[in-house]
Amino acid sequence: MGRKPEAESNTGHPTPSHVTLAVVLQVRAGRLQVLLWQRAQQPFAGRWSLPGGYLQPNETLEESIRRHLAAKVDVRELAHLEQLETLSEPKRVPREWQLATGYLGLVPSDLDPKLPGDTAWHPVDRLPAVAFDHREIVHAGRERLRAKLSYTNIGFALAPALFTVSELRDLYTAALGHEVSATNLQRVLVRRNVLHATGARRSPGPTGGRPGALFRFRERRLEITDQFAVLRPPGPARAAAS
Amino acid sequence: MGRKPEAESNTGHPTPSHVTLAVVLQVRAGRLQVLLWQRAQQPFAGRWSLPGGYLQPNETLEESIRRHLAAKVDVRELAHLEQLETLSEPKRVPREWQLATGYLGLVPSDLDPKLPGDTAWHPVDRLPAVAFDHREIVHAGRERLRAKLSYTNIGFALAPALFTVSELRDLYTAALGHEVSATNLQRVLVRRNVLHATGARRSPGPTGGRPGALFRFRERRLEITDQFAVLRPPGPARAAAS
DNA sequence: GCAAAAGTGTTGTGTCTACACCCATGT
DNA sequence: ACATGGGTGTAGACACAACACTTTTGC
Repeated sequence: MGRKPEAESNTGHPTPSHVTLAVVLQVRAGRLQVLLWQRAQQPFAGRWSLPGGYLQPNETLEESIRRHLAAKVDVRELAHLEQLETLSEPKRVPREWQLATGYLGLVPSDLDPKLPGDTAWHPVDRLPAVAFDHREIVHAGRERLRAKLSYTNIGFALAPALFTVSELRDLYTAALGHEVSATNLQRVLVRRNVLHATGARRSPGPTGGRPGALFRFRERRLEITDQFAVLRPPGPARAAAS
Repeated sequence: MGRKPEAESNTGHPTPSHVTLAVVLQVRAGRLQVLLWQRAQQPFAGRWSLPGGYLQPNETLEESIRRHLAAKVDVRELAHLEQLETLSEPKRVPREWQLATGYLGLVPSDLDPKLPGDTAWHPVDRLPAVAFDHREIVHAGRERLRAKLSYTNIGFALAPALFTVSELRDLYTAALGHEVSATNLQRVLVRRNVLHATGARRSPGPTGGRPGALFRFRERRLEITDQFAVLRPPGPARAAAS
């Protein structure tokens, strides 16, 4: 046992190493899946872990996780990236004082990034044996996504540019983990001016059926669409919208 | 110019120093105020900054901020503490590679912690000249509080153990920055089973008026009280509550 | 009685769920 | 024609805001 002494910064304080880790989520085959990387080395050799790595000088945490992810997934395929919690339990990694900042990344369902041989997608509700505290980070990422599906337009990051309402419904169903009504999903998102009909239609499958209207997200950056559920500011002062 | 070389951890990676900073908020004199500390030394000598300091080996980030705060405010006076974002802009601090993890701390309005001479409360909407990127951290803390007032019981951390509805209304008004109706605040919080009437009453002031009923928060730990505003699970499956 | 503060009753509005019904396409 | 999936109409439940009105106190 006995850890080596920690490093000291130029201020004279011992400093932890710092890694960034990404919970990259995508709906594939109707299930919400996370990108995992199989460790070759000790500790936890053979276990699956989140992609990421050490922070370098002169980069931000977000630049760091984008750099590390570029080795696994083309960064341009990430439609959204946001910070989760920073974990600091001193014993979270054996033999090293290491902090980890989690990120949530989302990949639209129409992309299929080429992956290195040691990485693979796994359903978030059927995780394999996972290294360190990565299970809890995955859980935090999924909960963040679920919450934001309710009050933001974050669905844009799970969906292709163009989609029918029932395709979108399937994405929401997979991410939320419960049935979603296409009827009501459409009405909620159109009322909030999140979805926009393009006029185009998708031709039906070989089994027939009415062709679905193709929608797109009005904005493909995160917006809060349901700011104050309650305790909102009084009066007709609210008229200031557009 | 020319920074000294960064420290190296036992893994061979250069490592940043890491500080924790707290946005400690309390409603005082009807305004939401934040605890700030006046810097004696360069850089930013004379400017106000958030309390906090370096992370030490063998402590978590939360333990670290509690330790640093104990020098300013008795830690037992903090009714709630939660993590905000971790900032990593390489130039956020001159001459040092330093990450900072923000925390939001809340102090009930009936406490008046003794403060050292170099710290003072300042209204969050009238901040003095502030050091580093601390203004944005204060802003993030206030926004977190505002949002959680709408869908959690976080008001418990701003309020005394016992209070009347109009006292609570004043706290919400100060924190949200807009008028709040006591009538509707009571109904919302009672409907959600957040508030509980104790039966006791507060005697009126010298100017008369009907004595107000004393309430308490049913739970003094954070609870989400309005989980899914929309897109909630279907059907009478929702009956599972208590 | 009167002012002041607390509390209740009630109405209207907007948002959401659920479900019945209608529409457009392929075979 | 009929099966298949998409889309609309509508009714009911609920939560909330607004405001009038009543209750309880001090003076």
